[in-house]
Amino acid sequence: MTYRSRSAAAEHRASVFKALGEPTRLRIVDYLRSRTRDATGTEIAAHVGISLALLCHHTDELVACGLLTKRKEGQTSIWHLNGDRLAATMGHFVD
Amino acid sequence: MTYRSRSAAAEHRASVFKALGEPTRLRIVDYLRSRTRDATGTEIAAHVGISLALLCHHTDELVACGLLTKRKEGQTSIWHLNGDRLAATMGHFVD
DNA sequence: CTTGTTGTTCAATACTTGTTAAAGTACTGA
DNA sequence: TCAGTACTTTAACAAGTATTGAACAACAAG
Repeated sequence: MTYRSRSAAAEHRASVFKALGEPTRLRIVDYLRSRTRDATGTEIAAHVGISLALLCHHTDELVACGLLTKRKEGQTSIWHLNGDRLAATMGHFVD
Repeated sequence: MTYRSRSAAAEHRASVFKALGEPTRLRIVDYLRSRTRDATGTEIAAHVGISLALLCHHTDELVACGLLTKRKEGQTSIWHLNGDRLAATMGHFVD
């Protein structure tokens, strides 16, 4: 992914941090990282201890900043953690 | 720094991300990282393009989560970026 | 003593966001 | 077709937060 300007890239980095700045969303990402395979909505909601409605809300934000991707298999949604995007944003500070 | 529980550590990580999730604060941290030396309030405010009042507000939050420390020399305040804290929080995701 | 610099605090406002409950969609199996 | 599962969306509300401007404190220089 490329950006038109340096500030647009900074805005995007900020959006990733903002998404991770919410404890519930951080737990979602941590849970996805602790697994090897992708997870369904009910799995995540159960492990994080929130309703599906709230999960939708939070995953929307994680998808919006590119940290998660979603695919559908029948009626179940499956979330995948974009580890590269995560590492790239963190790596900016590690040198 | 040690934590009483795993969730307290997660809360703290989230607070660092939350602080960086605001574009203005991310620019403050980026600016501090781009320099070798610490910076005064007026220097940061000028480079980031905000008022001193707003700078105080944002630096308070960056100090609260341990990303910045402040010292006084006469009437000028000098901010120092805690690179270790930053790298430690990011490193959690880099493995 | 007055003026200017540097930072801090306060109050007010406008905006954003986390959470809940309820209603809606879509697919599955009996 | 009916009930159940698995999300999705919407509306609504409380709480939090970014920003501004004004007032204030502390110090230095003229």
